[in-house]
Amino acid sequence: MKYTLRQLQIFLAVAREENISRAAKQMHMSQSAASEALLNLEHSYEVKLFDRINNKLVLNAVGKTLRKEAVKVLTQCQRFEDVLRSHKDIGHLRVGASFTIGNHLATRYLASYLADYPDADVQLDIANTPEVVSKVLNFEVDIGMIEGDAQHTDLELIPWREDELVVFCAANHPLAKKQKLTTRDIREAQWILREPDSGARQTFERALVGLLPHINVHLEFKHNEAIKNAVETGLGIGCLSRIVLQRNFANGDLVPLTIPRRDMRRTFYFAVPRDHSHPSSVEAWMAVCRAMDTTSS
Amino acid sequence: MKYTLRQLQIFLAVAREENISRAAKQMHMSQSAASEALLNLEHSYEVKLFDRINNKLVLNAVGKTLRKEAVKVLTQCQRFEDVLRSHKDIGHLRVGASFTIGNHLATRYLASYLADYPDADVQLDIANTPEVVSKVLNFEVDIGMIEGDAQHTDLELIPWREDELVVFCAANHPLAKKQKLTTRDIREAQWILREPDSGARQTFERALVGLLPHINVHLEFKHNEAIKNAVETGLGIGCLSRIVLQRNFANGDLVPLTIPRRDMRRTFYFAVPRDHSHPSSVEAWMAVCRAMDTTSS
DNA sequence: ATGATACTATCGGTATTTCCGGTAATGGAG
DNA sequence: CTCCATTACCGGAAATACCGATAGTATCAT
Repeated sequence: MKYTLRQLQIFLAVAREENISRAAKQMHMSQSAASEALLNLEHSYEVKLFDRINNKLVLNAVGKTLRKEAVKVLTQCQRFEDVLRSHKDIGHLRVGASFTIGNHLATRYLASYLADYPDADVQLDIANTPEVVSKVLNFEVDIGMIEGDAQHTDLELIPWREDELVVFCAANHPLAKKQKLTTRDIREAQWILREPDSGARQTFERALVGLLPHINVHLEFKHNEAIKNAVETGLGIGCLSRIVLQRNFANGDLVPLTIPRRDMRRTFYFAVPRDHSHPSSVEAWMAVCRAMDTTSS
Repeated sequence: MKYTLRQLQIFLAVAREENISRAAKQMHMSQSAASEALLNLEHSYEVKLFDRINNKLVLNAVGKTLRKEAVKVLTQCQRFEDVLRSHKDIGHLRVGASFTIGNHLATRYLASYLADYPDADVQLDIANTPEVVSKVLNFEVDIGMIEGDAQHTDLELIPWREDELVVFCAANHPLAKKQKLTTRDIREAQWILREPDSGARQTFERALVGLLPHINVHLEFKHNEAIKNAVETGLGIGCLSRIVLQRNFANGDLVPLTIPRRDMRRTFYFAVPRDHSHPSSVEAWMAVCRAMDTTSS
């Protein structure tokens, strides 16, 4: 046994990204360390796993078969750790969630889950969607909760509930009185949106396909709260998930706007590593989420 | 992933031996290092794997379930390494063999195997039976070839060929003229035997059960050649496998003696880790061994 | 062409981990 | 009680992982 679990993790990350630098970032280490680890693995068995072609690392035949085995190894290792952990802190769980879901939904699920497992040690890790995805793939969290499609070979997406984006403006905004927005309104508006990596932004762009080149993106923020505040002060109009805006619509400080014939619906997903039998705490978490969504609707 | 493959190996070794010092020897490390590694594993998950009772470490409930998972992990790791290695040196194989088998049989198998795989890198590791067993269990060799029964939970024994011990003396020894040895002969003889750990010695003792307390063990050696030389110079009579003595009987410098109603037969076994799919080279090796034994008989 | 950028591999130095020898504490066995 | 075997602990040494800087190279836009 001439290799390390960490080497395997690095190998898989590099295989996924086809890029050592990105893989190193995911693994929270320097590029040089990742490079050395990978080269050590290759050298100690005197075998090449990647074809280095044009500054890109693409798995060769050996690497492809090795990748499958490595996934099996790490999956088994994860099981081992689950068993180990399950004997100490029952209900232990690390949840990764996107900003929207994490701040507005996950907190409620968390309360319900903790009611079932009072001694559980649950960590809620809120980041943007790509970060959550990479944390799931690197076994840094047990389950991710994301919107939008994050297609990845090693990722299994489990649909979980529907959501809808809403375009909105401040109560005293000129558009607030209109029932429906026209194409012209959309083009002339000053848009305040989430950053391009976010799920909300991607859904928005999908819904407004065709109009995109004419959209005037006035401001971009990473956090929903910043967008709401900017819109509220009249800097422009925004587009966010309804669950973020519900309270503001009730208060009347923000006003929903409708856009005809544009589908703003999207699906929330659980994200778990593929071919990986989830620890029981993950199953319990998903059950709690589904239970709350059905009872509250 | 807060643990190391090495920690798992150490954990399994300790679980097998119920003794850190012996486990440490098997792993070729100091007792203190093994102790620390085990404690690290326990502390980092805040869980006890063993009940320390009377200087003995016996697996507790948690440890027992963990042990199964750890075996699965290391088995999978072994598969990974097999795949890795199989792409470099085809036919690569590490064979562990007891002294008798290694020196007199394995060399011939080796020649035949190398004829099939000219580029193969085969390592033949000759040691006494317990050492071979521990090397198999610690994945230091891919397959062991041993005589006698080495019962071990994690060891799978595959019967492979029959053998027979023969009592013998020098051509000019007083007993050389007798057809059969009487009980009295056996008691009065000066025996020159292998060390108690050896398979030959254990078969000998099993065959002579009842007479054992009266056996006069004059000399003990670790190697068959030393015994043959000692017997040849008239120091006493010996008992070794027929395969070791064939040439000497043909030359006439040593003479076989028969003991009525004592069963000196035994079985040779392949020894591999249980629940472990063997690499193809192991299958090939066993096939070669069986082929030679059937054609030569 | 020519920089500018992005990427990998390598090197020297540092930090961390692993391991070892020595040793104290403990519990039989004689 | 003394001897022996065993585990756990400690300080230092050896090995290893990691980092920052940098050289070398390909890509891309100008």
